[in-house]
Amino acid sequence: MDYLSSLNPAQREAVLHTEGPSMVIAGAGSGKTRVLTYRIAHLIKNGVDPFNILALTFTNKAAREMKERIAEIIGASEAKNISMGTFHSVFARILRHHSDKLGYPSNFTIYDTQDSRSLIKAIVKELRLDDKTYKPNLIAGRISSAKNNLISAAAYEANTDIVAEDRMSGKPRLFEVYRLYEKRCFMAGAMDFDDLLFKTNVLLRDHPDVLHYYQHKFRYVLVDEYQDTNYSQYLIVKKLADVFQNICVVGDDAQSIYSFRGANIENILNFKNDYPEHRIFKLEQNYRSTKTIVNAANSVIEKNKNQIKKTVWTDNTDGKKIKVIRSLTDNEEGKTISNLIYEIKNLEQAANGDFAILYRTNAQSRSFEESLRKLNLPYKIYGGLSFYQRKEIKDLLAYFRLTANPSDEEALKRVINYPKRGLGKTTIERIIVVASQHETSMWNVISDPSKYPTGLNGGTLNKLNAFVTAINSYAVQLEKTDAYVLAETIAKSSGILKALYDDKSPEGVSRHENIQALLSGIKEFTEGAKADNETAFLSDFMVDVALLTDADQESEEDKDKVTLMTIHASKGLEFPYVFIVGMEENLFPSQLALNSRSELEEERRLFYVALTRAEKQATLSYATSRFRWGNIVTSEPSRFIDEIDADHLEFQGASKSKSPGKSMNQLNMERKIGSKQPLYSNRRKLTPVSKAPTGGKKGTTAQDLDLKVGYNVMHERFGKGKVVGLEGNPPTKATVFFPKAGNKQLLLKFARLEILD
DNA sequence: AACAACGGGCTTTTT
DNA sequence: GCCCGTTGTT
Repeated sequence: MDYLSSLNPAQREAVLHTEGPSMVIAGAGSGKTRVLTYRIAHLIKNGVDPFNILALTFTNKAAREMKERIAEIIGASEAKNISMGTFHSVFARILRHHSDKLGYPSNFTIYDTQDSRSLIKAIVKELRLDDKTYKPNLIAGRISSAKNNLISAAAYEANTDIVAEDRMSGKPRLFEVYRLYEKRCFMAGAMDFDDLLFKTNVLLRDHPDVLHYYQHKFRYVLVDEYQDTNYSQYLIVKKLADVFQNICVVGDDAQSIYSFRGANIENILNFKNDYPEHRIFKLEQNYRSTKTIVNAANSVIEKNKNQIKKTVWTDNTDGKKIKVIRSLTDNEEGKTISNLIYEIKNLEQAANGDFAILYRTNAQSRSFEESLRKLNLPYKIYGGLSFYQRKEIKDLLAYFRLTANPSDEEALKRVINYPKRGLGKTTIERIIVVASQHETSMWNVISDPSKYPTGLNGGTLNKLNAFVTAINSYAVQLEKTDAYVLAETIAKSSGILKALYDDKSPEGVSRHENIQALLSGIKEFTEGAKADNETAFLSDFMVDVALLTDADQESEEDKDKVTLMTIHASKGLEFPYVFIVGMEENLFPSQLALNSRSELEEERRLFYVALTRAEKQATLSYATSRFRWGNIVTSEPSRFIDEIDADHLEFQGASKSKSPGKSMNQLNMERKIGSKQPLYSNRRKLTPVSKAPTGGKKGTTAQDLDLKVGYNVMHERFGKGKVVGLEGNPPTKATVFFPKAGNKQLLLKFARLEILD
């Protein structure tokens, strides 16, 4: 029982108390993941069948990491049988299983945010509403929060308060948009993200046999990040755990930072009312940070009224004081912080990966990118467009979706004229009108033009027919051809690959490469199944592709780089040196959060999260003026700086008193502002899958390398390998043997190989 | 139907 | 300042 001895008393209790409801309040850095994994391992070691365990996490990454750690303790074959994943992925699978009960096809499409928004936009247009009043984003938010509170379109319409509220805000017909949106999704055989939870609730509510089955299947329910669950998730968990009441929720109310998307902090605050028989375990010892950081964070969070009392403490050393750095401009802030990183790196022999720059908004990354680049410090940026949201990827996926589910209207609209095949706006609008007149799908209209006369001319009908025939030809292969072969067929025969190949602009090259990357991802997936003597079909790949995110493909190459990310994205991570930048009023706390106490408290929790990411040293930084929306805006230091007990702080940077030095600086500043800054507007478009340009590492990209057979090289995904063959002169293609992945053919232009010897 | 010019908008983000 | 979507032009 060696895993128990590595736990402190509070952790051990939380692991050992397996029966009945329990809540683990886990302070930042207190070993929460460790408790969760050991708890699950402990259950299984004590005879609980992994099939009877349900463990729900906030992200795919968290689920994967936990699964790996459990596998290390109890073995992979057992760990495999635990139902573990995000709410969305676990219940999407369950829904596919019972989709017929809800009138959905089992291969229903999952609409992502873009799909929902585009559908809402179309509906607003169709109802002839003004899209300045009925802003798709706003409507989507309204519908989403309705669904998260289990309010269907019918219930929405019948709710006089809600309808009155919409009328007051000048949107009396919002309920119609919701009604039509619900109907269209259903007709398209599509569920949006919120539906995955909403329909699970419906399934469990209306089908007692199903409820009974899962209540008995999931005898043990564990929920991570409970403070970030919404009502819909809360209710699913409550229903499932109702019979055995072996529910364990883990969270930290102080780290609840997602209320803007429906997370309900009350869920954790009310746990004790829901389960009177509960036990509470508080993990209060922090193993991550210095005393300075822990105490500073405590002094901040205690300003919040709404919280569960706890005392986070640590045995670690005092550590350095928290530096507060003042700069005159955002550019200067970038330089100062980058220089500081450079300095610490040399002084402490730290690795690039030991540093993180955290900010409130993605737009702040620019000045840091620029200055890090000048110092040749490699960095990686999280955020921005994820791989699966890129246009070219979504286009190809839309073909896959349409192949699996021709009712999927968003997919159809996306690719009916991409690549260009002469089916323009007029044609598409005509099809939409006819489809809506006959209460049928666009697909039905174009597959059976004799039944649904569109009045389109013969040439157009021929083109439509060719399109329908192509999709049908893919569809018949769905269950015959493996995922990779079919995917490649579609990519080629749809013309997507060629269209991108013909586009020789840097963006086009990058898109082509992204498509190749998606295809090799599918290849990996297919071969993974082959290794288990199974055939993977495209629909298997599509099952949760909509639920995948970028964090799933962290590459080897990215490990030793300075990290730039929003504070939100940093939740759950830790770094020796953390720089929290843009500590200014109206930026952090955000201007939009100043209206209510609860919003301000959420900002404060966000600051708490940021501070507690740091292990050795935290640094705060603010600028007295910065570019915002094209203007120079002057700013005040954030109130959060004042909320830290002063004895933990150490001020640095341009002094506040007037001095000749300052005016010099201001002159410099004005010159900087006046001169044209290098523009990185193309950066996101240009950079392929790996997110940011490599910094100054002497390793160059493979295309200008003098590669020879026999060289040892490093690949960002496959790791170390040896060159066994080269093609072209100078070489354009290499065959490389990777111990981890076998022989791979790589295009040097894209592969970003690094020579090791 | 393709491309340039214009204007509005704009936290955070996973699923 | 920059992105995105819409409008206007040929």
